[in-house]
Amino acid sequence: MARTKDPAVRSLLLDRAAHMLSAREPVTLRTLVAGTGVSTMAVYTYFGGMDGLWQALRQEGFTRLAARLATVKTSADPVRDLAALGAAYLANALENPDLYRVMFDAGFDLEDAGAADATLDRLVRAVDRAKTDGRFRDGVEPLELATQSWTIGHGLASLVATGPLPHQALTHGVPLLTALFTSAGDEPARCRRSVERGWGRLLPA
Amino acid sequence: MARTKDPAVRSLLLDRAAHMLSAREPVTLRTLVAGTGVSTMAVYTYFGGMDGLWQALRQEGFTRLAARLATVKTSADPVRDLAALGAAYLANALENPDLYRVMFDAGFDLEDAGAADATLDRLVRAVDRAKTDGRFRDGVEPLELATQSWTIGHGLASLVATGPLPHQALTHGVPLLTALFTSAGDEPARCRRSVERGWGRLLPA
DNA sequence: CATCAAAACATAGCGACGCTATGTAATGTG
DNA sequence: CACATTACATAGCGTCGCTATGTTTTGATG
Repeated sequence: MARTKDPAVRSLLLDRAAHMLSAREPVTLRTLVAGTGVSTMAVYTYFGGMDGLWQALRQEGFTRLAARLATVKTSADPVRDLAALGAAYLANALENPDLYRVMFDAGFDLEDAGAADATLDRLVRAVDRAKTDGRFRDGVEPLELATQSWTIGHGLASLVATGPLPHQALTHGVPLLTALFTSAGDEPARCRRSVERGWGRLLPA
Repeated sequence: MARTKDPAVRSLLLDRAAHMLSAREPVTLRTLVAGTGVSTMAVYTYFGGMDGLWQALRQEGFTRLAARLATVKTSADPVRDLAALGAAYLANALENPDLYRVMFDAGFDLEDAGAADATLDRLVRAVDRAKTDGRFRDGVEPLELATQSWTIGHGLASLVATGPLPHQALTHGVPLLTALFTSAGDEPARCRRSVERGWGRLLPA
């Protein structure tokens, strides 16, 4: 008994906001709607305000991250896969540094918290496979090791993408992950090879 | 042949900004000078604008961090000291989460870049001592290992202080640092004890 | 010590910000 | 078809950072 929202408008604003963010143009209420034909009120009908837009943008960031991680193919070497997931995580953060920063800006009131969990879940399952393959000890808690891998990935992404470390510092990912996975029980030399293979061409940077 | 700046005004504004940040009050040009007796122009005289104020605030953050790290006493166990420095780093970030976020917000155009280097230097020297004590292999590059320790500390601080991980996640620091230092050559069991001792009462959180 | 240029300082106002109040047009429902 | 309800457009409010303008203070100079 009323008018319905047009989903196209919502995604239009979201895409445009993401694009402006990548182009390093300031995303304001007025600049966002400028040239789109819609008025400033659209932001309030679809997002409830600018805060809601940023929240939706964080969500979009996690969705893109999940999509990026989904492209990482599962191989016979779960340790390689773990490193590959880390490399994909970093590549995504470095290709969209502004969006990545927004994702971790503040307030994790995501509409769909599952989107954030999904990314961590990929890591958890890889750790689980490494355990069943005998690469990691039985005592290893998959969620804990996954969180620790995430900590390394996020630390590196944060310091390189928007921080003081140069792109070259991405190479630290290999020894860091190797150290972590070795401490989980993997044989050092083999672990190093797996991580290097998974890290792939993120090394030359 | 002109009037001189009063350093007291500068530090007054800086302290007030840091306090407002800790109190989670919005730091704006007008709210900053409100009640101080000085006018909005003071921000331009001493900082050249709000951007300059944020820059000076980042500097202040690094200065406070350096002061905090300076309180960590050097012991006979360099690995313990490394963990203690990491714990101090995290404690500082968690006590001033907003200031910490500002520090890594964007643009590392610090007036005195040495302030940021000083914090890393403490780590480098600790790694060096661990090498001469035979805890770490000769091949270990102090700056690299220090940077990797920093990556872990920053990742943990960022994810806990303003991110999705609960305070309890700080306990991940122990296995992460232990794994890293073990990979540098330290004997695992001894390394773990040293790290736990250095991490101190950051464990209960 | 008087002078004066230069810099600090106070005030007012500009453009842009996010947001809201108000009026209008469109549309799904009975 | 009629109407209630919602999307949508416009205008305006308070606040933001910043700057233009005028005043006051002050330190070097003759």
